[in-house]
Amino acid sequence: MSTSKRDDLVQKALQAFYRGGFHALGMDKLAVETGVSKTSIYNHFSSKEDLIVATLRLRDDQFRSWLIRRVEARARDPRARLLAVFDALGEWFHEPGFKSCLFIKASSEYQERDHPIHSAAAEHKQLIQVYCTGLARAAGAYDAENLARQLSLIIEGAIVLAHLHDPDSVAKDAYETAQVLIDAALP
Amino acid sequence: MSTSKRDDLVQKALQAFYRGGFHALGMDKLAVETGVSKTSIYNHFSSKEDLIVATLRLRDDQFRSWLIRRVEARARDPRARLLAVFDALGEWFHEPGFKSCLFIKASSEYQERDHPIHSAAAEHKQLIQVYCTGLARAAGAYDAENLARQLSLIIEGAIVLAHLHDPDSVAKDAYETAQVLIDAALP
DNA sequence: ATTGATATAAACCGATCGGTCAATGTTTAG
DNA sequence: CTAAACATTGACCGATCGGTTTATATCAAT
Repeated sequence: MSTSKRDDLVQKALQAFYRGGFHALGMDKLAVETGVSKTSIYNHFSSKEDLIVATLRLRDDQFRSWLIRRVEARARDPRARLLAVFDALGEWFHEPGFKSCLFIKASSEYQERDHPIHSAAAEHKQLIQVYCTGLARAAGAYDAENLARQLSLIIEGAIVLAHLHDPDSVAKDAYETAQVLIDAALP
Repeated sequence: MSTSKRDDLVQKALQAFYRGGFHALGMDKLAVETGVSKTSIYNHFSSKEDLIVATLRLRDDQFRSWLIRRVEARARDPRARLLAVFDALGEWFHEPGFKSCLFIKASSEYQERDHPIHSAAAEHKQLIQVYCTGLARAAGAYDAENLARQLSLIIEGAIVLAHLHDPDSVAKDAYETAQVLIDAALP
């Protein structure tokens, strides 16, 4: 398969950028870490920026699929599924090598709103919010969009603080905070 | 004054790093942007890392002083002061050139927990939380530390999302979310 | 007037930056 | 078997990286 080579590269670039940072990881090191020659990388992507955007698209897909799978496996009841989002977050924080969120890091390093990398990060966060809106609506929230925006605040805050403080304790705080908000937003 | 020169440099470096990012802004450009020659910079600081840590310490001081001033100016009632934190956040998001938080960006670019820059960021966020704990205690919260941790989640989430989406709308969401949490945590 | 501290510009260091190029395999399809 | 298509290595490009060095100003205190 010919597309698979490209996908392998993006997958490995994803891990490398997540570990090493975007500006901090040069293309030479990236070629070594991915096992793909620099020439081949530039055969697939016209620039480092292009490659980064591709890794963000892959990560968006992977992360949201994973989140949906975990939430659906953990709970059937709609209200419980809203809470299960925060159980899943806790699982994520627990993973070895957890170092915040690739999109938060991307938007930190590429700060201009009109930059393609910044936009890709914004789109991902928007899609996470849309998913929460669906869960909130299924749970019968008075205002599903509003609850989803509130939970988004908790999610992003939890990611940032889990990277700085104790992930377990932050996950617990996020779960309990979500509980308060969900209780207040459902009949 | 001799220390003032150094402080001027750190102040200007702060703005330059905030606009340009840490890895993305080299020392040559920094010398131009601060108006201080590279030789003088390295006379005051032994490395770029040292300078960055100094800018974070200055920013910690500046930001917390500003926050406390704004909160105290906006409200006298303890409960109202907890909410005023989020009014202040809204003011901050509104400032021209707002681009997320220097500490979140620093921890994104220097991810290792034992890195001095990462630690400085963690300390700042801890101090913000300590300030909220004091406000929560004054407001008579059942569990002041717990409420402060909850509000910290909202604060960090709001900063991240204000950088990605519409700052005004995010500030409003954060305020309203805080309201729900404060109501649930006070007698 | 002289000294010592501090500032400066500018050249310089080896390493690395993002990106290209030419030459040489290695696959794969006709 | 052959030829086009793709991957690879490794040298190469000018620019910039963090940091140093040298030599020249500036200035306050003796």
